[in-house]
Amino acid sequence: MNLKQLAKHLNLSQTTVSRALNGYPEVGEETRRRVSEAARRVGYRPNPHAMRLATGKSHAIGHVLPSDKMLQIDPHFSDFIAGAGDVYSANGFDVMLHVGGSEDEQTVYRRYAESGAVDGVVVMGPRLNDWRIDLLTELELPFIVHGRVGEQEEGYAWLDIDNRGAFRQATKLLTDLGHRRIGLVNANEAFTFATHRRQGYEDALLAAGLKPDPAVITNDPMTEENGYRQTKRLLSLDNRPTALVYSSMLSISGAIRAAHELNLEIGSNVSLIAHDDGLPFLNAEGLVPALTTVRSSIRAAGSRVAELLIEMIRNPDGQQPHELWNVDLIVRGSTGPAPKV
Amino acid sequence: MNLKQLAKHLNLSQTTVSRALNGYPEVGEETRRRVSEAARRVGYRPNPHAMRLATGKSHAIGHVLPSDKMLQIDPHFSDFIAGAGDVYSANGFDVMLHVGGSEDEQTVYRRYAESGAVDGVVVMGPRLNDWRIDLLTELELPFIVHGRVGEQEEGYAWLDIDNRGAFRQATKLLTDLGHRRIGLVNANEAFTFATHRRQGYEDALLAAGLKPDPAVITNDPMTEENGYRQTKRLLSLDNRPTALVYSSMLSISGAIRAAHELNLEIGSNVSLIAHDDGLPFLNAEGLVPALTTVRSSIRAAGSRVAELLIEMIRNPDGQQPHELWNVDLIVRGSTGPAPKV
DNA sequence: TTGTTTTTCCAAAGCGCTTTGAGTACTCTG
DNA sequence: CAGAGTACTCAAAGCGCTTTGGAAAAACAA
Repeated sequence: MNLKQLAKHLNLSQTTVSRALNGYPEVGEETRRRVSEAARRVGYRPNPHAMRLATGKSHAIGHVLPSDKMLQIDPHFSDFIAGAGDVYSANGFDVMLHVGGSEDEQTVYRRYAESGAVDGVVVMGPRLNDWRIDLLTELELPFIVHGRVGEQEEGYAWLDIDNRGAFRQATKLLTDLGHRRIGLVNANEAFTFATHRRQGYEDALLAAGLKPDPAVITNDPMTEENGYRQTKRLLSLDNRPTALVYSSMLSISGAIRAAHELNLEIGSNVSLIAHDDGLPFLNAEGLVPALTTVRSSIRAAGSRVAELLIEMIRNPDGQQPHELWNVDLIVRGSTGPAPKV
Repeated sequence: MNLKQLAKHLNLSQTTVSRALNGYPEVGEETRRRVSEAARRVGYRPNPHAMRLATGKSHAIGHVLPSDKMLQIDPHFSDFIAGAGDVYSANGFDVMLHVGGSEDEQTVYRRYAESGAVDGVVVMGPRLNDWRIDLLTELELPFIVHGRVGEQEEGYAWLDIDNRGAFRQATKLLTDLGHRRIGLVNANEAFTFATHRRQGYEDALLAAGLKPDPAVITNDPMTEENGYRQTKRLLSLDNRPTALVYSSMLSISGAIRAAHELNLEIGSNVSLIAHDDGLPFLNAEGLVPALTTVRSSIRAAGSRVAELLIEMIRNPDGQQPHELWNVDLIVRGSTGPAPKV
């Protein structure tokens, strides 16, 4: 059943029916009721392709992930999209997902912009000087970044968590507990968030009169195995750290394994603290001892990013949103006073 | 730049240009070259909405995940879609993702079918008697199931791994090693794969003259924490198992933690074996001891599912594909002879 | 009554592509 | 040279919706 048929059925013109359905003011109350009633009864659904062609709006949001970067954002991605997807569908937006393939990432964005395949995109896992910002700006495709691009904070919309503050807090907790040698198991610093985290970590060290030592800072993809390996290596150093900070629940889960193997008791022999994105399959509280974390739900971030982007699309002349979220420090059992030497 | 302009630019009709670009035979070789050359030069890109409206084909595949089920397939989903996405984009298909929201799942499928928003869908995480199969069949929307629906194997397209065979092999390895009491940490049996796994496990037990005991079979979401909890519980039983089989790397990673805490050496005091979907952030080989697993890449499955579905869409009169994949048993260090009593 | 608004509705022109149904020119037979 | 193919190319009709520019009908004012 299409518009034309519905219109004929109602003895009205397509125009009127279309307007009635889309809430335009120039149609009578009575007529509008008749129309929407009939539409519902016959199960009329406007053809989205026709709508898109006519309006130029696609009612879709693009997410493009290069498949090689997938490994990095992998488990985080599905949680982020779970949050965002909820909002999208509540607002009648579709999600257009693009991953890997032969076509390179830049071409995808160009295609999206030129063809109007999507009304906006969200940029995930921003790098230090991410080319996507310039490209999307040039293409005039609305976008929002989950995270930030290096130091630059103006000129694009973003939502980020306060990684620097979070890691400052986390590290300060450790220095306050008397730890003097603290390691950082971080992600690759090509990602902005990793840089911010290192900065926060160093802020706290300096504030405590400690000098950051690159020897106890690592930068690897956030996997269980890397967490294990690096922890084992760091804790076997001559001048070994008494406390370690982790960028991910995945790596700290490897760390726990390493500590066990080295017969170190977590919370007394060695203190561990991690950033927790709130992934549902890896619960910081369920570990033993329960993990001290800095926590911020990546799913909630996904929802909010979606809201902001939709708002930007609806109101293109609005302000570019910039939102910085606080991160909660949750002290549990994996951190304790520095061991006496 | 659109077709009309391009046609004028070339002094040809839209028809000819369209045909030249789409490889129809009734256009001269010379003309075709001229056209595609010009198209490339001016960066012509057909408007997808117009194409979709005209042809009725959307060149998009739908994936719909209810957000409550997300927790279950969560980390597996992103790997599956990484595999599938590669194939989609290599073939010019877009991915339409739908997660959660107010609109219920059934309505989404109806909308997809009636509006032609997608050319086909893939059904993930099938349940025992999954209503989606009937609905999609009725809607005549091409679909393929990743997994199977209970015992039913005909009447729909599917790709599945041989879960039953895999768990039979895994369990047989343990019985061959002399284990007499073997536990199973499984997923919820509402999912077909979990049922198949239990069946394979029981096959092997029975073949070894052992009686399955529900007391050592668990069914929970596959998280680290559940793996830890159940392992700890099972290994504290009076008549405790000497070997355990896990449905997921996530749960076995909790199991390792539990074994450490109980001071049981893996591979000698207790044997552990897991199914490994090949998730990139949790590597069975990197654990200590390296884990014995039955392994099948969920990412590869994603790719193949995508290929099959695209083939079904291109050739609607073809056979419904049914593909059952063997699973490799990889014996490493986490399994060993049953301890002497 | 006549003129002016306001309300309600409509015909028709797109949006950018595909596809049908011809038409033109050119080559090949006999 | 007429008649029959063959190879190319085209104009125009959709696909199903939105939106522009009026027009008819109704309500109001003078």
